[in-house]
Amino acid sequence: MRVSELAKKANVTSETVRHYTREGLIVAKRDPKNGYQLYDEMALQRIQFIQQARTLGFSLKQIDDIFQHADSGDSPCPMVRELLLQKVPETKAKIAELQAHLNTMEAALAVLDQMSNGPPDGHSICCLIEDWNHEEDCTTTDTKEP
Amino acid sequence: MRVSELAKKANVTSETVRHYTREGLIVAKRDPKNGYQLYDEMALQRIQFIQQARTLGFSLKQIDDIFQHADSGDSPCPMVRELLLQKVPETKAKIAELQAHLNTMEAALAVLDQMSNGPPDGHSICCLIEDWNHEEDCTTTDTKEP
DNA sequence: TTTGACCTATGTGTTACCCATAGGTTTTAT
DNA sequence: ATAAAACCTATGGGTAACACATAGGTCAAA
Repeated sequence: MRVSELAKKANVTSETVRHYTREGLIVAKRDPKNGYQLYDEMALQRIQFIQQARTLGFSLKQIDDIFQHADSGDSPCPMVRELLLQKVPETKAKIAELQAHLNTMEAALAVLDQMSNGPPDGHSICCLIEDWNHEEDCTTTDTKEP
Repeated sequence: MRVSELAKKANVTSETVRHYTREGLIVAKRDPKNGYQLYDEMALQRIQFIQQARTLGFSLKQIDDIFQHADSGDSPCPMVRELLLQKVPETKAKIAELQAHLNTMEAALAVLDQMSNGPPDGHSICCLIEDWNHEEDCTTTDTKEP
């Protein structure tokens, strides 16, 4: 298989294939005639594995480590397990974080809707800047008139 | 205020302050004596806004756009609103995605636990590679003995 | 044989910074 | 007063995971 064929089968770009090759995540032989990279089924399997692992949030470096482990004869399973055990709480934390942001954003939208197209005064930054920073209620006043 | 004082107040590194300055997100005067950057309260407010917006997932570019808008006299609120309206579904999607990954990972961990420190045979990639790709049940067999 | 599709290597751009270098300045301590 | 510590400057390189552009070599079909 050459680059583009492998890319097509793995549903990635040729650039990605070349990238993984440069990084040593997949290996290629060279066609002595022309120097083209030649891949086998293993490369395809690895790319598919990489894609899966990437969507789960693993870095290429971590994936490479898994491969190194596997290539040196050990079962990669314990390593994968450890990585997963790390990743699960990380992911949970991220979800919680995003959920918090979502709440903040929806609250902000509610505020924006409430004050509608608020007073177009000259002060340069939307009162949300205050609102987001502390817990002040910026819906009540914007221009402070004496 | 000079760089480090502003950095301290905003709870970011001096590098970050300089970065934002280079990118034009905050502005500084120059001390004619020595060329040092001098910041005012506005800069501090902006950095705090930037931090808030960043945690919500806005890029520096988007934040810069908001500032541009604000600086040209318009209320940035409608723009912020639009950005939020974009961001909310994006965030929801991300949460759903992460949740799916979490499920996958926990399922994978269950499989790994089940097959425990499975058969240490020579084949190079953990059967999870198969498991993650298709819906095959790789817990049943690993080495296929005839 | 020429065109178009493919391949090569190399280098640059992306994002939001961090870090290192080399050297000027200000503050503090002796 | 002077020297060390702490600060500042500009510049350039590194990060992750590619995408894209360049310039040029190779191969299939028309």
